[in-house]
Amino acid sequence: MLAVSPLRCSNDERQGEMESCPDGVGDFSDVFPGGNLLDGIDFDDLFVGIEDGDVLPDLEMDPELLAEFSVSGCSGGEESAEKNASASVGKVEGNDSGRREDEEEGKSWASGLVSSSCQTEENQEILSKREEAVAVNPPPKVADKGRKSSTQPKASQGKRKVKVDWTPDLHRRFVQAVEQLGVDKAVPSRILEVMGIDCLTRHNIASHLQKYRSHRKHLLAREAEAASWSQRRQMHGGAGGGSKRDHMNPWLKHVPTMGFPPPTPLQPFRPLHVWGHPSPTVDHSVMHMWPKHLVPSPPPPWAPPPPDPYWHPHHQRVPTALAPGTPCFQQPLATTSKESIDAAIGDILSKPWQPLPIGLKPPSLDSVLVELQLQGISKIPPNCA
DNA sequence: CATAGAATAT
DNA sequence: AATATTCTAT
Repeated sequence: MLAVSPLRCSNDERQGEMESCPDGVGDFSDVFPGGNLLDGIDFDDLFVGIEDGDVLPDLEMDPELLAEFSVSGCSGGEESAEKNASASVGKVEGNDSGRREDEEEGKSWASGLVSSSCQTEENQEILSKREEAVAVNPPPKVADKGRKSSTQPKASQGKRKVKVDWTPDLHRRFVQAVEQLGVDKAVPSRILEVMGIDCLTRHNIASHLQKYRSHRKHLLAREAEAASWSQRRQMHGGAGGGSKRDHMNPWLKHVPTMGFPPPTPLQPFRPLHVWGHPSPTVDHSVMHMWPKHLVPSPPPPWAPPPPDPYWHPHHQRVPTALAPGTPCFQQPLATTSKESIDAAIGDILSKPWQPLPIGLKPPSLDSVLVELQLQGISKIPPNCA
């Protein structure tokens, strides 16, 4: 069975770039040690080969796409130092199986990666190479699906799906686009346009957008909740009763009387976890969000809602989790070189945000401001193409 | 037929 | 959990 030698290649691989693991990414490496390659392999993949839809198992694109990828592939231009090895790493696996194949992606990616690595030497490289590069997938081309070499059909092929890896950076661009368009106008196609990343499809955007909105909703809800909480607290000296929802004063939510800017009041759209954005008016509203890693101490006893792990859990690679002394920690920001700064910013931006606990003051407002300013000179890369 | 968005699947 | 794919309404 899993014979398919070509397929099973090895696992390892990826290491090439990720080792640096500055901040974001290196994770996988450790996972492996555990050892069971088997786990990582999805047998299903091996068999598959046939795409339900189209029949024709032959290898769909390959060299071509890859090439394309590498070339224009989005990497384009930016490269902001974000973090070199950045995140994306090669998760893209593009492997065969026209459809099933992913089933346990979670697993396979994170721990396994094995499966993905197989066979696609190139793929990985490319993908991982440029983080920005969207890691994307087959651009809609695949024109020649019908033909291709018949040599070893199953082995490589497939690559139809290849998930897009929404790296923090990509995500930032996405958010920017959304902001730029305005929430209501931000529909997938427009966003796509604005982002200018050709390697993404409308569907990719749509999917991400869906999630984004969902997240936003959550956040707002949380905020509202927090608001009512603080309010209650004010009212009856903190005797809040511990109700999760404000079922007691539903109307309260309509009258946010907290010490903070109301959650969603005026502006239709509020940038969430990404700063920047220019809208002078908005800056303040977002002021109470701080990067997790900047938040000094754990939330006060009364702080109601716990940090919302919702959004970027995936890239969440929080360095703090690293073992002490780990070499891959990126130094804060002592340097002045633009690159380092960029990197630092990127780092910050890519981290999950957490609502500022109500009475708490940010650790170093100054630093934050500085960052904000720097943001101003944001280097929004042209786009990959 | 194409798009957007929600629902569902992987 | 994160994306993709499918379904539905427009």
